[in-house]
Amino acid sequence: MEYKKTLNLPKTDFPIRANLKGVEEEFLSKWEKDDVYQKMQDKDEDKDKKHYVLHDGPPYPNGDIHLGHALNKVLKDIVVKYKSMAGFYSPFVPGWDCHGLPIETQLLKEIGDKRKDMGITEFREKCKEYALKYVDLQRTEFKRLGIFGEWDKPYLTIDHSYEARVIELFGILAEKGYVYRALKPIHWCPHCETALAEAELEYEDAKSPSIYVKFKVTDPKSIKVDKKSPMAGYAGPVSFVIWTTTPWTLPANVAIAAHPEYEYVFLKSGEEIYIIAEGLLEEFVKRLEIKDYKIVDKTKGKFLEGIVCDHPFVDRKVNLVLDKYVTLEQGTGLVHIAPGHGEEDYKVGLNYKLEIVMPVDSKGHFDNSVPDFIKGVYYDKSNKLITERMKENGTLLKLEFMKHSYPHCWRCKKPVIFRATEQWFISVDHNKMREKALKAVEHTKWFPAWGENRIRGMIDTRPDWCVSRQRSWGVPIPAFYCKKCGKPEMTGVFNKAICELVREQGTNGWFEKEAKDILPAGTKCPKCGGAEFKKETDILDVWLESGASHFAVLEEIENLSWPADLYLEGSDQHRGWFQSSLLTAIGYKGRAPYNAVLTHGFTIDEKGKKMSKSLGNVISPQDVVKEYGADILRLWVASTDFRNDMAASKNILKQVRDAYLKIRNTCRFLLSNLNDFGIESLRLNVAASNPADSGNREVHSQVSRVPHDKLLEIDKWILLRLHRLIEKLTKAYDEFEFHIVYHKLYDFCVNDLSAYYLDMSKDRLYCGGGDSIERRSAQTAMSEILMTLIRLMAPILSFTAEDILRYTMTNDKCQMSNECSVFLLDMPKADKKYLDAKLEEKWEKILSLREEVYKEIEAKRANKEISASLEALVEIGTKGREWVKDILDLLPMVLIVSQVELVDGEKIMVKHAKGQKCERCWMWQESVGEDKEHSTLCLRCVKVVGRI
RNA sequence: GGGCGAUUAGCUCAGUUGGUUAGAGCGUACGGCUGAUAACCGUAAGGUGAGUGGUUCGAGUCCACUAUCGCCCA
Repeated sequence: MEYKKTLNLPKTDFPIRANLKGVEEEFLSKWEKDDVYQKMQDKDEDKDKKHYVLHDGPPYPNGDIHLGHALNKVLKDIVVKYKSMAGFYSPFVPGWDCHGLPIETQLLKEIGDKRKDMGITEFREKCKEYALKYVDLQRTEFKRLGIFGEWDKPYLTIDHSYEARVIELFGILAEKGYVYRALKPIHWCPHCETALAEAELEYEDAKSPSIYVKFKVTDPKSIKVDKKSPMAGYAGPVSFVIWTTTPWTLPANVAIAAHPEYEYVFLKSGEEIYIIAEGLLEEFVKRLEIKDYKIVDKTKGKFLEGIVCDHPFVDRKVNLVLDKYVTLEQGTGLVHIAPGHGEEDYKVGLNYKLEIVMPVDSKGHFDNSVPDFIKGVYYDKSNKLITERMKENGTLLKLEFMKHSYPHCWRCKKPVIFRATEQWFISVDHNKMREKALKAVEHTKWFPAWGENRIRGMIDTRPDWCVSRQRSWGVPIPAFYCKKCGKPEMTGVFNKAICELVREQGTNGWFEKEAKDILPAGTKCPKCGGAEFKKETDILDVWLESGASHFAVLEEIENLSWPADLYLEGSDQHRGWFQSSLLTAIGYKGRAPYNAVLTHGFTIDEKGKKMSKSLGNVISPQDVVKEYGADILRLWVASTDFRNDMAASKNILKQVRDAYLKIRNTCRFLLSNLNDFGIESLRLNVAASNPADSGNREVHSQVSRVPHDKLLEIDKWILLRLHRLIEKLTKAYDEFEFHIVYHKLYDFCVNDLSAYYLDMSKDRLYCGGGDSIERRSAQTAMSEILMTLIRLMAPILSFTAEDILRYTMTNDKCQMSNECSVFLLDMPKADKKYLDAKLEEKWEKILSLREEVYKEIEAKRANKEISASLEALVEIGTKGREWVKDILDLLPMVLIVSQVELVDGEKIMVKHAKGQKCERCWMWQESVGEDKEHSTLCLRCVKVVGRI
């Protein structure tokens, strides 16, 4: 019992169980108080640091952050911290996308009917309040995760300066000719006379007429058929038959669409021939009660293209077009196309450059462009008139009524219509924007690589960008209409006037002021000289706003730069922000606003299902922080390969927590064995890897550190492993493979350290004597390992790394030194002189020998011949492994056994060790008892004790 | 329905340009230690590589199709 006091057992105050919640809160306020983020940025300022700008994609401030937000910002934080510690100037300015429908609809949910009594300015003020409230909340939540950034001066898309830049950019794009106006169908409530967003529609059952209508082929001979076909040369009446539930859209019909791959039949009934899809033949004859018919021929849809028909009641020729979106769900497989009244119709119209006929006014009444019998009639009333007219002229084949789901206005609850209105567009083909964008995509580095393919495909086929919205909460489309000639003006003096106004008063100024109060006195229309103007009332698509962030933020904020080095968002942003940013930047400067783009997957549960409230599988970051701490959440982010979707569940988090504890405990063990090693010795490890400021060399002689060439071989070996780790992690960090960082770091702790090195080193650490070379050598290696590990883990396990660093220092030191934060240290660099390949190979053999020996030891344990490995004597047959003769001295330590003997043959045998158990070191030795004074000790321990 | 992507042990991940019996850790089972102790060490079990077909002397790796899941679009 006495002898235990002569040991150097591990000692530390660093708790074995993490109280992460408390520790994290402590460091959050310390980081804030010491402004560690800023110090990290300012570090080594004099040394021409390279910049690395990660530009933050702004989330909507409309609720608590969810796991996806947390994941995204943690990934960014890992990048920023790593780059900073690796010597880059890497500022992070977080942003929020404060305008837009998500804010508006969330707010409308809260205030409900009160909206009706509000003016636009009051409503906009409420939106702003709402957005700012959640900016605050989300900021608090992000900061709680330990994310570094300029939280006091984030960019908000509602900042006056930001809004002004958006307007300026729109002006530039208009100046360059990208902006134009055209008709496009949108959801429209004729009762409220307003446009509606998808989120403002309520789907309810409604009764509609269901009609089959003939479109007579003008010239049946134009139908391409085989010469032998009965249809060849046929001159009788031939008609395409369409089906619709909205007869009132027929006046706007300009085409019929067929699917290029479907089979269409020529159905002869009486003297008439009808063309319909083969797949719907049965349904068709049943509905129309056609008993007697014959299929005279059939053909693929693609051979029907271009056939001209007569409109059933308008004097208009109608073309047959092809469209893959035609289905065989119901109807005839032939779809009547009115580009002014449907999204799909509109797209087909774009392909075939069809005219957008739009005879319905904002109140839902037909204008004068339609046949007399429906002029001025309300659209819903026209259904009857139209069907009656078609019945009269024989084009109506069938009229029924049916119930189906139909969109209704969420405010007045009345049915809505699709109606083409004037919208603003950015042309993606003007000035070769698309081509340039595709080139830019090629010159951008995409992580993962398939991102390039994905976005290219999207840009390749995307239509022009509709940038107008009929909403209130956003940046106005900065255009004035001349009251005389009606032409819109948006460049030059017009744009400048709005920019100045908005920079000063924000976009509210626009909504509050008249055109004449915004424009300089005497402004004239450049086209007709008119002097009176009225303002555009539409606002800009929010994607244009956030897509302008490179222009409004990167170019504007002094410490940032254009283009960004990296954009990092979820893979949904290939269609969203990556693309909107790219297009505005191409229009503005002709190149991408980023050098590289990294995407991550989405959060899913253990079974691979997406997280949703209804499935009950949602993991909230707030709960994870509360239960485990932010570092566990951060470690989860790093542990999962983010190129795929990322699974999170209670079990997975528990596993991450266990891994965390293993890393933590390994560091704790290192700490606890360094309690008498001295701070200076520890600090030298950091200095040593930064030759430029290695500083105070004379400290060397005063401390316990052992020079590298005097280290024990096993210590050289573990440092070799450590530097291999540095090599691997540096590569992994540089390639954004954080899951590799996690696995390798963890692996190093579990295998190299815990299972091998630390276990093997216990004897010399505890029993070897306080100042012995064996012990100091181990401590030298262990101190370098510890100081290296905390720097390697800091970008991920930020709080824990900082906590460990604190335990390596006394309070005095921590207050004095500006190195008291791990984020002010440099990332370790792999030192080639440590990487001795021969040593590496040798120890690989040693460790596999160890494995063989342990199998034998386990066998003896099963037989109850031995219990602790120190009770073992290992006989190693040298046949086939002559090399062990050279390392006999090392083997007891490596195997953690008391005795090793080399024998002939190839077998490994384990026997009970000879002699007696030393009371001090617990090894079995024949020398125990030889010393009279210390009769229960082995001679090694006698020597050590004698020195004390 | 279309585009892009994913699928290796219960879980998180490795597997070089196709080349022996597919690796690691966790978890599990069993055992050891009690001087890292709400810790530490060891041994073991566990995989028809999502499925089917093809190319090849040889496929987890290349190709096609199918299934499931995710993102985007309709």
